[in-house]
Amino acid sequence: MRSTIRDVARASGVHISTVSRTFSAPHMVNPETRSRVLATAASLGYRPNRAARALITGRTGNVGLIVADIANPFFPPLIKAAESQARDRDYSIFVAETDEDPTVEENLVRALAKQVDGVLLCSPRMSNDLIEKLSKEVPLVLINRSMPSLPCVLMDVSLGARQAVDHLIELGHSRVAILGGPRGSWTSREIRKASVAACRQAGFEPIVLSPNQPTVDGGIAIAERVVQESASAVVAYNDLMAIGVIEGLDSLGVRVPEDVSVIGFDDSTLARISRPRLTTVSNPTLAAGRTAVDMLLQLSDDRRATGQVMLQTELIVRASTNPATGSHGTPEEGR
Amino acid sequence: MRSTIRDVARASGVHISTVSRTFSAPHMVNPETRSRVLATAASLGYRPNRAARALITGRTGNVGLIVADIANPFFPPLIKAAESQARDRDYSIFVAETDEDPTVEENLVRALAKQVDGVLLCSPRMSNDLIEKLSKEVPLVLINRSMPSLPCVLMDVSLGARQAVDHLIELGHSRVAILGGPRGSWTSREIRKASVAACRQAGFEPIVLSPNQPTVDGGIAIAERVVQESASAVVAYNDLMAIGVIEGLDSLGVRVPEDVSVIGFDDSTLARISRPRLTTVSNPTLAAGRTAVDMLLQLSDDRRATGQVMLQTELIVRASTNPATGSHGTPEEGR
DNA sequence: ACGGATATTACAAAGCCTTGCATAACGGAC
DNA sequence: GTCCGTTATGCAAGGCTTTGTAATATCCGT
Repeated sequence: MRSTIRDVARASGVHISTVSRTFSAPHMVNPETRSRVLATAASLGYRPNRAARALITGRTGNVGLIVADIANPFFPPLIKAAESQARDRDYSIFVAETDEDPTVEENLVRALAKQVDGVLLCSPRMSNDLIEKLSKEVPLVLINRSMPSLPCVLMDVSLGARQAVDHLIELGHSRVAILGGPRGSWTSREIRKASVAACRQAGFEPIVLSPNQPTVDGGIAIAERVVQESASAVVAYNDLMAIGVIEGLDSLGVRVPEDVSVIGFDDSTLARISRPRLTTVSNPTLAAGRTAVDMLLQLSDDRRATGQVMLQTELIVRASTNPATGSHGTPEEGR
Repeated sequence: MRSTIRDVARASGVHISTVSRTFSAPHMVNPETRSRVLATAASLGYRPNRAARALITGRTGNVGLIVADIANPFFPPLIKAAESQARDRDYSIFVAETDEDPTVEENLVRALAKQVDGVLLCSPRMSNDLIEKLSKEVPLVLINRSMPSLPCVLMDVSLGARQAVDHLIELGHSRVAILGGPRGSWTSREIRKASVAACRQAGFEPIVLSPNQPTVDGGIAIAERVVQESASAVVAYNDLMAIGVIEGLDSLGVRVPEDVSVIGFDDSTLARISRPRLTTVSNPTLAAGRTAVDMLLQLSDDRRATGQVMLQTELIVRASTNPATGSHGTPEEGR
């Protein structure tokens, strides 16, 4: 039914190797022959069988992309960017998700290993050792996770966190809660470290609440603690949590931004449509997706680890942050 | 480096075909031999090479999933469901997106055709003829699109639209705007037809505004027309548009739900966190994703088209709909 | 003890393509 | 006119697995 290289060869009166070369090494075949072959190939609707090609070249033309949760609005733009970049390079992308479960992560890498030329590991929660081990089985590029031995695409959330905290300090806040993300998240740790450092530098100790589920529900759940600690400002691991906190505070009678200021991370669609509009740290997810694909493709050629790429973040000030009011904002309050 | 069936055969002292059968037809091999082979296979870290398997069986173990826009919150849950269902069946999913461009759609199907056992076409914008033609090249299952000759998974948006309109009528609205989605969308047409019918049945003619870009911006853009037509209620093609309309109305000084009621479609995360909470028609996206995968897998075995599946929708009443006020709501008003 | 059914394993072909090497054709240099 | 270097094409092996068929062993009834 589907035509093979053999059919094309017969129909155009050349040997199959010539047909093969017409596609994989065009410069080695006479222009005249080439166009004849191309013509008959087109008329027969011939397309090289990737499985057969993969079998012999050892390259599949596919890359895997593993994310924690497709429904988390942080990921779709990244997936989108990666997919389109890959397609431009004539690669396809397998997308899989882990539901934030490190065990699933490991299994997925192994399952994918055989049918891809490499795997993009996005915000992995696995241990360094395990990642190291898996990187022996299949080329790996990390996104949002730093390991010296592997190529990584990082977003400078430390910078973002510092900007966020500085913004709050400028507004007069000094009772700041830092809401961490899931256990094992590099991003979460970076945000925490940078935020804490920024707070201390300003002369006060932040309230660190971690780990949390990086979802709206996770945010709702932690709202009570935020009130208990009488924080006047919150830096949340991501927009979902930020929105959850606003939600939770609201149902406790605390208003944002009047009573408490909230900052998220990611600048997802949600941040732009939530009420109040969310002040948030914008992440270069599109660039990250593209860069990661390119690094992976290069790695799968070279097999020598390339370096790290650090992409810039940016604080977007919207309506969820206000100057500190008298009733909160001083370290002594509410103790 | 990576071990093959040959290594396992040698190490366990059997012929390669026995190893092969241990994996693909376990009942044909002596339990004792089987466990021995399994053990050595495990110790060598052997995993069957899918490319080689594909080459001979003609099945890749992959399915394609083509959606309009990954970043549209309608799709991620569907992708998620499809991916997990596929993985349960030991299949992997290629995800690709068209950016709402029918031409890209066609190219993607063709590009995917050779490396998948079938393609899930989600809300395609192509013409029936083209879909028909492509279905000759690769097994196709349609989601949100009805064609008699192909297996389809449909969501009963007609029912949802009717419920939405009835809800508005109960609230006393009779100046209802129907905001269509993109050109070529089956869903959009169904919603429009059912809504219009429901309105007429109630004795008034709705205001149909179509087509629109199915995004927040699309909703913002159409808000002015809604005001011009002095509609007291809006049924939008999806949640994004609904939120955009609310946005747009807000900046025109029209409040939702006090002045105008708005209903969306999809019950996406957005609907649950937007202010006001969005009244919306919930779509069975998860079930659709799962069902579609199963139908496709069956189709790729059978090659005979299976029928259509219609999944139920449900109106979720939240806070974006109010009883009609005196100043709007009667057909004569505002003319 | 023998024919025949059953169960288990080995053999070998086939699936489609890439690629190193051999061959052929051709032009130019000497 | 011979030899060499180019260029274009053919040849055949090889990649890893599945699967129809053949071979062997086992066991049953008689």
